[in-house]
Amino acid sequence: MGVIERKEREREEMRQRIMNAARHLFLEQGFEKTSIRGIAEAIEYSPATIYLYYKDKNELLFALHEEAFVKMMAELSVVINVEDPFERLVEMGRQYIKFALENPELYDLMFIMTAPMETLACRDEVWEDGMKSFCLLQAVVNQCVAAGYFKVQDTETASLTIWAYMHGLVTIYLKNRMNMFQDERPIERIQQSFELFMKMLKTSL
Amino acid sequence: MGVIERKEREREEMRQRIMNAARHLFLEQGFEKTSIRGIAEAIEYSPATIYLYYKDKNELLFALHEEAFVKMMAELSVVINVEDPFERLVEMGRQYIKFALENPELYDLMFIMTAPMETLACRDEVWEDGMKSFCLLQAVVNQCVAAGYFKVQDTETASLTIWAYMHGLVTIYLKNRMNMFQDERPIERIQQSFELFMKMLKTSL
DNA sequence: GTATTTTACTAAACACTGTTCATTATATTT
DNA sequence: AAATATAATGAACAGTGTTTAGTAAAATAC
Repeated sequence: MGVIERKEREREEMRQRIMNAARHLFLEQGFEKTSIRGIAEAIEYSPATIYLYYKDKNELLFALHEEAFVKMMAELSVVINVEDPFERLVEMGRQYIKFALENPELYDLMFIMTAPMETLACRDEVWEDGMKSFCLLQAVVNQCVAAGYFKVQDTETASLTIWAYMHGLVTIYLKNRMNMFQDERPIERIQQSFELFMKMLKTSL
Repeated sequence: MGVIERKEREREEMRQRIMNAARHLFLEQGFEKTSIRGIAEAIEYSPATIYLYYKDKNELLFALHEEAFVKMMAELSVVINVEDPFERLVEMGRQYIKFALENPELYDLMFIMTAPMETLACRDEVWEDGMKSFCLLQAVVNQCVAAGYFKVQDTETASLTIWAYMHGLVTIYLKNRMNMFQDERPIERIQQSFELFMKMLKTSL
């Protein structure tokens, strides 16, 4: 009797239904306005039901955060098509910026909000998604070293430095800190800074 | 008759009382757990009273955000005591990191939370505090150019690039994204990356 | 095929949140 | 002393995440 198998399947289906509604509402109206009650209404179940499938809101956000990483990794991975290692790194940077600007809510969830990280902390797990994407960056940095573009030894520190810059740049923009330049060309500024940083990398890493 | 003068003074006193309570609770238990009701209780007034002195919670947060900038500017300004322009820039970076790590809640308010920026947006004002501190950075970058350390033309873009890096670095740490390295030395990593970045600046900006 | 147990679900409540408004108490002016 | 202006609040509105006791349905045992 495949009852427990079917139950397990039904359970997974329900989790998916919740996730679909959550993702939909989240992307449509942002995190701040997405409530458990709203998700429950969208799937036509009681709010309490959601707690039978996810421990709390943080766990739900963590699951969405994982999905977002799959999406980003897919978009970043296209850089393997770029032959030259340094150009590959540049393209990766461009893709990173593109992802952040096109998916501000997801970016927030992935790299800024502390809620998903709390789930990780109370599970006593390490941030695997972060590590995986960091390794993707470090791999490209290593390739740049191998190709003679960089002579830096510690590629882990170098990768952290590059990520920190990229993260800072997009965060300043996403969190509206660029409006201190009253002009209407924040994206041009991002581009200019990015070009300068890449030149710096090429000449001195 | 100095009645209106006294009233004005009393009003300012009340605003200060609210701010003191808000600052206290905010630093003691973080933003998430600081409520209007909590502030009201601390000053022994009704929650509604606060709305007679501040339009909404965002405005209160904006006021705290301004205070935080005064504090940071004071701490950053000590770098004028450093003779060498490049060393001055390095010291400024160190002070920035120090401020961020010692005042995580304030840093969040100043550079990450969107709430204070909304007040600015609906007042149709520019982010003066951000601009002022950015100018402080740019001034030091200009001094580095004048002293022959940098040969970069566009010091605005260069300053944005430096700030973006610094901001990204501390944000990764403050938002718990450094726990992907399971080791227990995140601050050492910050230090190492900072040193690398400063070397990059020196040799190629 | 009935009785028992397990599972799935929900209504209602708890303890909060920011914010508004009619009403009351106080202070100032006439 | 009466009329007016100001200050403060109680209570409510509309929301939030989460827990729990109780119910309906399905699965198992007899």
